Amino acid sequence: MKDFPLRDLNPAQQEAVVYCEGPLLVLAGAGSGKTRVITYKYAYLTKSKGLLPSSIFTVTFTNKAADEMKERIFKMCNGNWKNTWIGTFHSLCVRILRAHIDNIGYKRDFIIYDDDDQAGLIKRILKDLNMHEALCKCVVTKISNLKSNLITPEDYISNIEGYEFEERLGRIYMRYQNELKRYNALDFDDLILCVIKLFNENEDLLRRYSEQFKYILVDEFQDTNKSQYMLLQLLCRYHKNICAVGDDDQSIYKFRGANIHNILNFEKDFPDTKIVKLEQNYRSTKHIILASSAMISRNTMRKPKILWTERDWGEKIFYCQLNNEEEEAKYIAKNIKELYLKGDYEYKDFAILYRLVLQARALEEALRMEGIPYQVISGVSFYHRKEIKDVLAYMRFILNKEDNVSLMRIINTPPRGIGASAISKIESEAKKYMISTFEAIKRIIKEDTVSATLKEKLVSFVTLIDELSEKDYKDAASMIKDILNFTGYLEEIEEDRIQNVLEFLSSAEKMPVREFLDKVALFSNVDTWENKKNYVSLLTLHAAKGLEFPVVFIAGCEEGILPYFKALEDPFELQEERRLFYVGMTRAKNLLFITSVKQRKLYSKVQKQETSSFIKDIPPEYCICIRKDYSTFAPNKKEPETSKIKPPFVIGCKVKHPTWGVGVVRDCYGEGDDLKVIVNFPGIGIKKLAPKIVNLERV
DNA sequence: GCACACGCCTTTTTT
DNA sequence: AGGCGTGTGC
Ligand SMILES: Nc1ncnc2c1ncn2[C@@H]1O[C@H](COP(=O)(O)OP(=O)(O)OP(=O)(O)O)[C@@H](O)[C@H]1O
Repeated sequence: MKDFPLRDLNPAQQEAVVYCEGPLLVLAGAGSGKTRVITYKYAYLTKSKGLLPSSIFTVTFTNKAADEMKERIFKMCNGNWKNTWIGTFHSLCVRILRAHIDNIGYKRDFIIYDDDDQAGLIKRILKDLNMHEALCKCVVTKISNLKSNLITPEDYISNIEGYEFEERLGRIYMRYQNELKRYNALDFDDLILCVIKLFNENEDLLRRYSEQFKYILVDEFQDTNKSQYMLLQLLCRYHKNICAVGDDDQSIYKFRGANIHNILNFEKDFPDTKIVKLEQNYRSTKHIILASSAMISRNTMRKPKILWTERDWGEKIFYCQLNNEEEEAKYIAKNIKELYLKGDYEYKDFAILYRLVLQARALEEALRMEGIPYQVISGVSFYHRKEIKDVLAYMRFILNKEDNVSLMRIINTPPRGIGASAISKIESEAKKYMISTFEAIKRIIKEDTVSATLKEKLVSFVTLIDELSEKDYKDAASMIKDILNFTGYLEEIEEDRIQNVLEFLSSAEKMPVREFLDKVALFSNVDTWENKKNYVSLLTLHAAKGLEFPVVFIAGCEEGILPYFKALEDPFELQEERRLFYVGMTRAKNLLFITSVKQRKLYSKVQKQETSSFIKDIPPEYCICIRKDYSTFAPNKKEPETSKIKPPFVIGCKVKHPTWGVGVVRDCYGEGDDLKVIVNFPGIGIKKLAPKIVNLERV
């Protein structure tokens, strides 16, 4: 224990790290160092308790968080271990299933269906049952909720009371599971459920893994669902060495099945749980902590918490109401620019948070106008783009001819004249003979039951697939290359999509095909976050969980947006919206800006907006109202763009100063004698200079 | 009859 | 940005 850096932790954290005699729950507010406890505990277990890295099962919320944790731990322990078990529930489960899923009747090369694929399959089933495809979304959520609550189709069907919709849902659910199995595919929920099933049906395997995993660590425990909790309980059947950390005030994924009772009932399910509370916040200023704590305390059904800090008061929270979303975006962009030019912050220190993905548009536009580099982290993630999913569907179908969802995606992509009527012919053939869709195509060709032109098209499709299937690909990239060459896909799509596909291709280099597919399936938005690059981050409040930024903007704090209008009636959902706002506020280290607008264009209507009721719950002494009016800036031209007329000093160019030497120009403004240039001199800092007074040489 | 291109509509949050 | 429905052209 001698070289273990316990001094980086406060006494409560130390207690949580060294306590290893049974279940431990760290229940604490935002920024109190919960994640740090997990990281240090891992290091402590290996260094001081002699546990192998492979014997600590560590669950994080995102892959990104897992990577960062690994990096920290490796640094602390001077290790670079191969065999660690640090990851999300889903990726850890995939790893177990790849080794043993044959025990429960799947093949080990199963594929993972993401929500698109899931929706694709549900749509097909709905169509087949003559039901409206618009029900798809609703059905997908319902089924996912049933699954994350460990309710099988059989359970569900035997418990329904005969309402028509329930009865149909039961049939769809049953059918859905059967089809998945036939395709050798698992959806996200199955990944967890199958491990539970595996352990329940194979006591010896459970025993083996419980012996291997001597300790279980869980971060962001408040957002686990019932099945994930069940899995943890199974892994703890033979020992109670589990440490879960979380904050009930930050539970924001109920819509995805997260169950806040997991954290509230932990003590009951694990008798003799030790509870550690962390009360010192290391992240934020006093103003931010007091304001957010007061705001969240308006929720009922929560465990009260104390949070304090040694940091000073800092600035008050800035609140500003603008006229519309464009002005809001402009206000945010201007503030970022101003703070950046003052030199205290880099672009990567800023985050703009919002409730709805569609809010990002106006923000992006304003940042572009100001020439501020940014990255959008929420929204359609890279691997979900149509052009990427199309190529992925080829890859998966080549590996697995049972995968009807992927087949449906590629059968006429790029367009090859196999349209809706041809497809329905194929489908009915498949149904009639109980064969896979691809078999059905082959049968149609053999039996010669369609027109010559269609037959020809089908033959060339089958040939294409057969050719692609023959090769032994050395990595995912070479497979993608073949797909692109053989199908001519790139010729059919626009330039920016081509760029995406090429980027996709290069990300596949030297990756084994199946490993690549797994990685892609489990990839999330936040995983694309480049926290080392100097970009302003734009992300949803959900995606911001667990992150921190020196300067945070929360945009669109209006009734109907935050809280979202669909949550207004249900008090539980309303409380979740408040937690979402709490998560947003507590991401800020130094400065917090909150904005709302008077009217907003939403869903192609202009609406009058009221300020969010949550803002009224921030005590006025912690907050100042900024009055800004951007409406005088005509939207058509001038004013902010004077920066265009500034000959010699362009942002990014290098200049030489008589005393400070060479520096990089960060910005300049003003004209003629008033011209000011902002320069960053390495090692010296940022200076505002007037070329009229001091001689600045371009180099 | 069938496929495809264009334009209109809608968008909570996501592993 | 993507899905869906409609009109056009083969
Ligand atoms: N004992 C400590 N001394 C100094 N800094 C600390 C200490 N503990 C945590 N920190 C810092 O405080 C910040 C918040 O820590 P961490 O992310 O672990 O908190 P958390 O409780 O997981 O937060 P949240 O629940 O809001 O995601 C981090 O920047 C971390 O480095």
